[in-house]
Amino acid sequence: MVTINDIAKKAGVAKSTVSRYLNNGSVSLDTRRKIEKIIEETGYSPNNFARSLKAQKTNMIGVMIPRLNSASTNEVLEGIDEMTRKLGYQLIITNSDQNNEREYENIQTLAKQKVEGVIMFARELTPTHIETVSKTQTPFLFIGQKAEGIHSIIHQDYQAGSKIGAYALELGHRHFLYVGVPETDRAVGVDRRQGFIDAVRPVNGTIVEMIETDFSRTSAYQKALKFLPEMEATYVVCATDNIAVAVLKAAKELGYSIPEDFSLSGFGGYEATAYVSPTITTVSYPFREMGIEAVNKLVRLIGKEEVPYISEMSNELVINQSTDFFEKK
Amino acid sequence: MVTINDIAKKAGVAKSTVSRYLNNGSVSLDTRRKIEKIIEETGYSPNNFARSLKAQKTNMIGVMIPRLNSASTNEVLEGIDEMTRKLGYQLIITNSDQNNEREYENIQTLAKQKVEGVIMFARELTPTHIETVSKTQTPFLFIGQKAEGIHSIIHQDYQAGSKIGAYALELGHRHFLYVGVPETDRAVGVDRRQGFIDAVRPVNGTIVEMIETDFSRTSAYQKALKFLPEMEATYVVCATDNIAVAVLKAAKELGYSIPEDFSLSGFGGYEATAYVSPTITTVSYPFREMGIEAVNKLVRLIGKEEVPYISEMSNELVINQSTDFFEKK
DNA sequence: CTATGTAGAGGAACCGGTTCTGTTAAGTAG
DNA sequence: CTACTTAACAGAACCGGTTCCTCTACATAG
Repeated sequence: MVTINDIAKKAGVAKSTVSRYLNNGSVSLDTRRKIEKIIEETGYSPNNFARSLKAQKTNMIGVMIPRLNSASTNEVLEGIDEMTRKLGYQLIITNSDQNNEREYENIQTLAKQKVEGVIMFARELTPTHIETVSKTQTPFLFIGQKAEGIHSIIHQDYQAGSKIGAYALELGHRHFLYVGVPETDRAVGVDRRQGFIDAVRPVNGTIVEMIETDFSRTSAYQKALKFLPEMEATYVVCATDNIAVAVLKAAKELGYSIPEDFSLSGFGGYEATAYVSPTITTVSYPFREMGIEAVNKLVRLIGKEEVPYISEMSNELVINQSTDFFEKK
Repeated sequence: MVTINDIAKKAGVAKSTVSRYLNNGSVSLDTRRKIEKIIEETGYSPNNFARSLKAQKTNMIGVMIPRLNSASTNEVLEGIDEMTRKLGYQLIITNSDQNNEREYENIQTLAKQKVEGVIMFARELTPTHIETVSKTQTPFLFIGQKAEGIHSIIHQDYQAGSKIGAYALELGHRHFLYVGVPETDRAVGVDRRQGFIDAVRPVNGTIVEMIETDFSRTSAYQKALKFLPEMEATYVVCATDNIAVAVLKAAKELGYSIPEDFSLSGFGGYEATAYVSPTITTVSYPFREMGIEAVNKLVRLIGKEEVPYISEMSNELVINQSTDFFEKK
């Protein structure tokens, strides 16, 4: 491998001069040209490790994601990718497979790699998470969940829940089934649901039944095959679009028509909701923008600027074909 | 930041001793314990850059992907992720947004980062690609396309096309519409289609019409809205599952029933084909396994082992609801 | 003409590790 | 008791850069 010493020798100058050429300047036109030519010939490119070692700066940003095959995660990632490239950062992505142990591990691995900051897609946050993060000196940003003393960007999940609730009431529905996810995920499992509940409860005679599943389509599908036949609700609120898509599949296979037999909605605004039929009513989240915002915030954090602890992303109700007025039969 | 020097000083030994403690051994039990204790207290962890600088080894593998929101890419990535973790490598993922310029750039960036090897999801391969890759000394592996002199793992696209062709003939279809993608993607745009054509052509009286679109669902959807009304084919072969899903959506909106009005199939075996209705017949590709295989191959390449230039992954016809016998009306 | 400032360049120190060389003390063989 | 090994460790060199310090030559001001 060709190093700065080789260049210096061939150019007949000190390596500090080559370094100056590469960085600040203050090199005469003559030497500048000589060095330029030799670098061209040899195809030299400085060793990043040596650089980082001296500069104590790596130009890397770490991203921790819980799984690779998630539509929402990928959209946020796109935003992150776009923004980090613009700012000249390299991305190191680590995947935890939704496994807490692995997340603790990854937090440390990234810190060891001396990334300048970490964006972590948070699912459930345990005290160990917080502790592990606090131990590292690395700037950290959570996406999707908030935690005391750590910066984060979250969705307005409570408001999203409210929007669905208000909309469903408007349609005349009073009997709901909420297909939720575990409460360990506060944002999705608790806030989103609570927003819905608080929206519909004030109305006399509303009933909200609940069922819990996980984030995978297959589980939701299996459960739906069981609960749908004995369901009395006229509106099924699914905690994510994936769950909604899975429930829809089960419903069709069981012979139900949607929205005639019951209404159905999700959360997220994934592309999939537009490619099934009926298309699914949902609340659209600004994932890509969230990624961009995340990088902006992290960079300011890295620069030791004062940044508000919590940023919230708004969202928007998207009415599709899967929801309709409740009509008394 | 605490360094090996700090540890050495506190333990009253030379830093070489600490280094030996961290690596080989040959440290007395006494000093071993002293060092251990101090490392524990200080939370010291060696600087990877300094290490890599000396060792000329980075333990990093670069991955280049064309886009983040691709189901197939993500499945392969999962395999890669699983395997690299097992082998103790760090993953650097770069995204090119399907832009050739960006791909050239990324090839060089990764080489500069001194990754030990690169796995590149290839779409179209230009001479510049090949040239840029050859210039780097880094072991390279292409996924999805083959190129002279560069190692690669590909799907048996021609065979996949044949399988669909044979199956469609069996069902009695003779008039086909092939919804393809540009030929710049040799594997998908040429081989896959050619496999299909070669399979159906020997039968007298078959007609294959062709239409071209790109890989996005929206484009395929727009095009389908136009070509479906004037189509005479009884079987629509889509070059990817995404295209198939989009055509299905358009078909439904136009009031067609599938497979009654025409049959429809894709390629890939994405999850989405199982969550629309009718479920879509497809050829299932072993994406995850491909990722695992890719890492295995790359690692052997890094180790300077002899490795065959091309590895092929097999695939499997999956018959779903979107295809049925041709019945003369 | 002398004093002062400045551009350009070389040399050395440094970043935080690993590894090679050399030294010492203790153990073992003869 | 002497000669030879060897375990344990210190010290220095090195990896490939950046940066600080110093020196020289030349230009400019007074």
